[in-house]
Amino acid sequence: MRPLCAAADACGSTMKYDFKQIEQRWQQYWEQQKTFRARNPGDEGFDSQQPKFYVLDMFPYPSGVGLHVGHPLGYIATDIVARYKKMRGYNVLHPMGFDAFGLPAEQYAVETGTHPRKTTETNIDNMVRQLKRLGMGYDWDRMIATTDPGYVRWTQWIFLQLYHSYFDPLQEKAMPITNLIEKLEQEQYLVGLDGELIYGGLEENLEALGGLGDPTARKWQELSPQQQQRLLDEYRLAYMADVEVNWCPRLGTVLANEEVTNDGRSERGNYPVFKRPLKQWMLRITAYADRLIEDLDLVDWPEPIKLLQRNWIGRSHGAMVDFKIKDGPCAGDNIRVFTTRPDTLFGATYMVLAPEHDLVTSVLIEDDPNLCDWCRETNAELAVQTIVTPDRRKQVRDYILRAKAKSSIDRQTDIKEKTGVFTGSFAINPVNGQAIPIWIADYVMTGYGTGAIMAVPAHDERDYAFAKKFNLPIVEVVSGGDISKEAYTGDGTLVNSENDEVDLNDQTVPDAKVRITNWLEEKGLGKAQVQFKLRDWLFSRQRYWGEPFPILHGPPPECEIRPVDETDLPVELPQMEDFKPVGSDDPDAPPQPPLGRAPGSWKQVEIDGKVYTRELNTMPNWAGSCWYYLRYIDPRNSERLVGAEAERYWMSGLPDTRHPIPDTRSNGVDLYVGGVEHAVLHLLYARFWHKVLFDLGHVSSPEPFGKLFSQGYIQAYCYRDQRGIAVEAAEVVNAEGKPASDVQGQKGQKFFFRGRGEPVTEEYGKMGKSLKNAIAPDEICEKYGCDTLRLYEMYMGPLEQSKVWNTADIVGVHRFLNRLWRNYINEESGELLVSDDKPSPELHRLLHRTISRVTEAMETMSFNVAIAALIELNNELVSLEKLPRELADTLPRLLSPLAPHVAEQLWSLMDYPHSIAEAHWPAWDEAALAEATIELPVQVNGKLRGRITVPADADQDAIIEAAKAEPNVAAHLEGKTLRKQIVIPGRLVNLVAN
RNA sequence: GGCCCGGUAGCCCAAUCGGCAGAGGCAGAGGACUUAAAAUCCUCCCAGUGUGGGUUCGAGUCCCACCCGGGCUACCA
Repeated sequence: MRPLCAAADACGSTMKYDFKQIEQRWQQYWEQQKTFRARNPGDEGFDSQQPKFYVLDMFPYPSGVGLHVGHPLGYIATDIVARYKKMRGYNVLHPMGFDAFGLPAEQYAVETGTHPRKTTETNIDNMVRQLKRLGMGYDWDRMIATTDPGYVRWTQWIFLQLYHSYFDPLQEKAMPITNLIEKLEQEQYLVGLDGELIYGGLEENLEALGGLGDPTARKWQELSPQQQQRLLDEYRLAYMADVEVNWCPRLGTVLANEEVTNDGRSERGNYPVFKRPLKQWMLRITAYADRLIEDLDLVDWPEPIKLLQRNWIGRSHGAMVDFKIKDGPCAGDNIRVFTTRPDTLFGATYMVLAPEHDLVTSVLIEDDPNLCDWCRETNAELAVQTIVTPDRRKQVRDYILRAKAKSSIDRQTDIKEKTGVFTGSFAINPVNGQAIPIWIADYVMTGYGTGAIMAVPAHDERDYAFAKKFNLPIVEVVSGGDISKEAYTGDGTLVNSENDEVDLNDQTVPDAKVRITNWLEEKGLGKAQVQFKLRDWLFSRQRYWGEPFPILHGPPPECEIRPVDETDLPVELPQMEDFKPVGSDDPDAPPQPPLGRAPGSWKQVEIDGKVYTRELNTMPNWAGSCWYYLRYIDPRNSERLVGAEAERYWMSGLPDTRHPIPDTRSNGVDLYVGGVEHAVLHLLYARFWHKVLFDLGHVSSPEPFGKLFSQGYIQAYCYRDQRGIAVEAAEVVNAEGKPASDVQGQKGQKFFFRGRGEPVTEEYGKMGKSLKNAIAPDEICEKYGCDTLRLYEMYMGPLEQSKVWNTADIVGVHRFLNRLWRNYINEESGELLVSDDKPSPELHRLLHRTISRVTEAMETMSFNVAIAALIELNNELVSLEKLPRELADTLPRLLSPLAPHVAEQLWSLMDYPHSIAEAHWPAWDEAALAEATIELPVQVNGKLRGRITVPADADQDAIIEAAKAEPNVAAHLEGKTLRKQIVIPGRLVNLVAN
């Protein structure tokens, strides 16, 4: 295809920079030529010598309102990197697709009465159009949507892998559940009283677990079929369980902890959320807690993001300690607590149980008209004796019911004020035999540790506040603070901590921890323990627009769970007229998943004469985004979720299948760009799935995303009226009637809402619908072109920082492109202003310095710096009659990743037949950077006193001589003794004298 | 409350291993072109790096304390 020089005809007699025509033309060219197609191993034209580079954007959600200029920030950045890497000789994979299941599509569909599949398709089309208009060099042949049946099939397939696997505690990896059955049958593993595995074949492990000769250990064969089934379900990575869930009646669905805000409302919709027990699908992410922390060391991620993940997983080292109940019906039973401070055990002066603790809730078994079903059921099931003494029952019951009724909001505001109630019972502190009171308080949570704590008020702020309020004793066991004023949580030496067998006094905190933990283990009173904040992942939702579970439920009473055969995948959603969720204001209304109203032909499945019911919940939105980066590698494969060879090549850089998976770490995706809002949810879930797939041998790299880059937000000015309500930013003017966008951010401006003339105040925030300050990229493309938009977004500031959109600033980069154009083209005649002359030495040096600066900026993704360097070079060209060819064909290549359309146009005008995207990135000549003479600043005692000009290769002595000779320097040295001479080559000279 | 990130000219941002505080853009001022305006071009203007200490021959950069802005998290024993 010959590039056209017909631009002159199209826009009249002049050859102005016609960005509209140029951009349209090259976007068509890229699409037709498939310029950005990525080749897999085995594809025609695949070059095994090329290194691979996989650059990925976070999966966008195809929203109905389309993109605003904040969305493409990261996409522009990855496009620049992809184009740059391609020019550097990499085989680049840069795909795009859509995370299309989920609540907004469903809600939008409900509002408009259209089927979500229809709205989703429309939205995707619109977004693809917008992205293409920005000149994105995606390999569109690899586009996927999570809603495609061909994609859903493999999402369900992965779920089945999870269901059919368990986490082997000895090998610390996922393995097929059939392996577990084998080990149990061969009695390598026995089963303990609580269903825990006891490792039969390994003497030392048995001992460590206290399981040697354990009389309670049973063999697999001794279990009933039901017990065997239940045991296996206990170990599957996907399992069903009755759990306390976040139930949002208004949305009619349960939510993951991560989808609930701090103040106890739904992240989507901001509706109240309640705790209630429900039988739900769970994924055993907690089994991977350790590896999810440890393997953060394998990846190149921003440290703050790693920290967020570590905090979320929340690993803490401490000890489990058993306290014996002193008297009452439970006398002699243990209350087990987790503590990170076993060293302070001598200072434990009371205990606290969560209001939901088994030993407490049983008090509610007494017939009470106000009693909720849940409490009654729980107690009937557990039939536990309570530790609450008869005289305390009324208060305790009141307290528990009050705590239960409290919403999360109340619990939060109550942090300052501790509440609690005494049970009437006492426990024995195992180290000193003292009887300590057992309390109930909602500052102890049921979901963490054992739901019970030993309270050491002297050295824990929460316990201190509680003890002060309820007049409980405070005993100092670590010196260094002032216990009469506040809790002391710092380091120090132990005091008041000895019994007949163990003496911690005068030891440091870390030493005391080790010593007392060993003692507890010897006495069988406790053991070292690692505890995590991370909970298992609640994986079902009561929604229509999500992946159906590939699961069938057998008829009662067994209600066996039967996975759908792999060959029957995908399980597609049934066509339904009414897919609305059933929302309610009543927190106790039972969940009614929309699929419950699906036709019987879908719901019921008959196999071998048995009628099964399909699972009626659907998977959460996160499911599809957990593995999409793998599907891009091989998006149309109908045999596997991803072909093995392609997977090895793109995820580990190994083109040759004959080589085994190497020991050296693999990097997965080479660059993953997205917002920090996914730091814990998506990135943790995806890593978890990836590790399971890795353990089961389906992928070759232990981590999915080798390098992560978090982009900042684009903020925008917004305007509020006197009631504080945001008004359309586009309708705001200043005192002179100028649009706000021309003068925003300047001091002393007053703003008015155009319609009513009402004064409004200016502030700024995240761009979007709620602040009415969104700016559509189409608008900017129309007025300035997308090359300008791309440059502006990159030029605003460092990619990782948030910055404020300022429409008035766009002209800066637009002028740059216009000036560039005029440097190449005579606008009157259309003549190409390029000559075969050699550049002047100064220009030659500047060119090579620019190549060096831009290349380095590309490598560090400092695109703002790269653009500044290009502007600087371009400004130097304005005075030239014609551009020397060396320069003329280098500059467009440097610019092409950033502003690809104009670069292509200039490139083709210079008669290069192929796309500039296939050109080589320019190299710079180090020798060309050197200058013959350099100017050095000279300091005397650290203060600048003069400058000297010396040959670049001058030696130290010569430089010092020249420095001393400089008149002003000499004057400042007058009468002083030279103490020190510091010469930083090429930088400065500092003479120290007194 | 805890943790993280940031604070350089009127504004957005550069500044390599600690080495002359300024690359670039916006805004502003003056001028050229124009009947005029826009666009374009030329020239100019502007800070000592949030505050206070410390280390150093030398600190925007390293250390300590504090102030301001943004984000995350929130009784996790």
